[in-house]
Amino acid sequence: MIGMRIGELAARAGASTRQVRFYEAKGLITSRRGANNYRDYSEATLGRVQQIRELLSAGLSTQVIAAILPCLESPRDPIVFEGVLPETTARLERERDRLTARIEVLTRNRDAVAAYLDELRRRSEQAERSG
Amino acid sequence: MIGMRIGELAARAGASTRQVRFYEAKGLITSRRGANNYRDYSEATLGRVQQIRELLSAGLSTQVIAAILPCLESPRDPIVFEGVLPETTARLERERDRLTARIEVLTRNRDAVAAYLDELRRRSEQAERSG
DNA sequence: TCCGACCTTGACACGTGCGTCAAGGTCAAG
DNA sequence: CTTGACCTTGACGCACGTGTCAAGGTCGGA
Repeated sequence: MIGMRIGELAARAGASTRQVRFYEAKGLITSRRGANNYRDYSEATLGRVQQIRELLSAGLSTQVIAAILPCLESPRDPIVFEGVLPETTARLERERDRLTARIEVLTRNRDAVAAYLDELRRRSEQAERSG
Repeated sequence: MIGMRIGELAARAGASTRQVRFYEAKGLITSRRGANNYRDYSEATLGRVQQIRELLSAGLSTQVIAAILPCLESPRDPIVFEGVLPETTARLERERDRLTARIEVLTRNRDAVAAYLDELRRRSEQAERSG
């Protein structure tokens, strides 16, 4: 029933203990405490930390992550479908739409950068042929 | 030949003058100065500010934006294709790939949120039919 | 001429996602 | 029993993107 301590969790997730404590303080993960007062994390928490780090590096805030984390599969506890409040659903729909808008902006600009690089390559190849 | 001052630029771009000065301090936009020492912005700067704000709200940093901004079309000065340094090209390729990775992460998680919401809706409709 | 609206730079403050160090508790190995 | 590796909380600091306020210069209109 005992899981892992914060050092092992952080190491396996490729994070620092500071980051793990920060995620816990923000309510993104939870821990049990033994008689030690040491934090005890379940195995599923490892996947959550990895997912949190992925989303953070994708530019999302911990608040947004906290909103959407409960409905992301990953290796974790079964997803809850019962007793979901209408406001929770509304919040999720807003976040979904905000994610879609963000994806659209990033895709459009990524494509512009890619097109620029393609044009650069085309010109350098043409210069090589004619020069 | 005179363009607009910072107040007009900010208002038309839906930004604060503080933000505009910050973008200029970061080298994302430039201005000429009159005898006033007042900033004088070209019309094209408006489009750039709008693009900067779009990219910032999509989660990119000003450093990344500074890297990719020169090759985004938008209403602005003609794109430069000549004399591009190899290190600039390499940097752009890295940023393009990082954007692609970010898009992939966001899309995967957006889809998971959408699937969860779809499942919620399916269950509520089923409950309505059977109840 | 004076007021009000605009501009200037500079500085302080905040929230976020951390790094880092301090001061102390726990625990197994020697 | 001591050492050292781990844990605890707390605090200070930093970079970023902004808000906000201060103290002053510039200007056009009453």
